[in-house]
Amino acid sequence: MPELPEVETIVRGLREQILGIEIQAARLLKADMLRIPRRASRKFKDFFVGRNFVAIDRVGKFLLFTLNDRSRLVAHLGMTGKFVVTNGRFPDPPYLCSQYIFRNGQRLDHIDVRRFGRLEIYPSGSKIPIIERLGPDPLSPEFKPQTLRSLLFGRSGRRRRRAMHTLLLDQSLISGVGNIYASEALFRAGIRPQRRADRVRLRELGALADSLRQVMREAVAAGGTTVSDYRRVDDKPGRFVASLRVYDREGQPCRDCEAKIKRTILGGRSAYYCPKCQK
DNA sequence: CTTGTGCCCTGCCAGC
DNA sequence: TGCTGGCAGGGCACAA
Repeated sequence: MPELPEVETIVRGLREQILGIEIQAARLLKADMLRIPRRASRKFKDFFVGRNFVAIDRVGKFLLFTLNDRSRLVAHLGMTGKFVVTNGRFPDPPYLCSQYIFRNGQRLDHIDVRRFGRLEIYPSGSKIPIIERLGPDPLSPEFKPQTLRSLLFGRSGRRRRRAMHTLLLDQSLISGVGNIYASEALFRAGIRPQRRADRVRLRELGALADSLRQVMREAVAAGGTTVSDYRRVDDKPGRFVASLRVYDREGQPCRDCEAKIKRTILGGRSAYYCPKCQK
């Protein structure tokens, strides 16, 4: 599942491969994945053909492609989405959702088995609601003590009662964190995933902020975490899986204390933790 | 405002 | 051995 480090790795790979190269053809194979705001309803290819990508950015877990006419393609990879660049001499892969062919012969395949992902196209200058709703991500300069405080206190100033793991997954508070890094950051901060926000001390937030930043930086450096589907643009797996302390390690010994790693369900999602290292 | 639930989708695998 | 029900989960619509 692509989270911040995986999406960042993909974005960096895409920049190297396709920036500034004219798009010769584009097609949408899974029409239900595209949501176009009413204002612009052209054929899919007409947004791309003859143009080129001038910028590719990451916002939270979203990819933001800017074309030279300043219109923008927003992509979310959901659980199983991939962007793969090849020399175009291979047949279409299964589960192809959209495809972009460049003048130099390169081909960008957008693949998504479960189709939890999403594409949106916005005209130049228009606001992108799904991105404006996002909180700052742990690697952005806007990520401040106040950001972490918003985990514990709602807009009304009332103390939240949800589990910390669930709060970390709330993209409107902090963006880019998914199941893997929520568990990993909480482990590093010594906080159990099921601990309610109203039972977290303010000074524990500092450790959590450091853990989030640290785990994200390390994972980006490793090219992300490949548990099942995620692949880099060059189809190689991410190496951070070797550094996971708790995620997907139920029953295995904690690397610090050798207690057995436990798994629990919070908000319908698996959370992993060490019962001895995390309080 | 806050929190919880179910839905989307398909590969995988435990259990029969 | 072969089938199958349930599980996995990011984001969102909707309900309470």
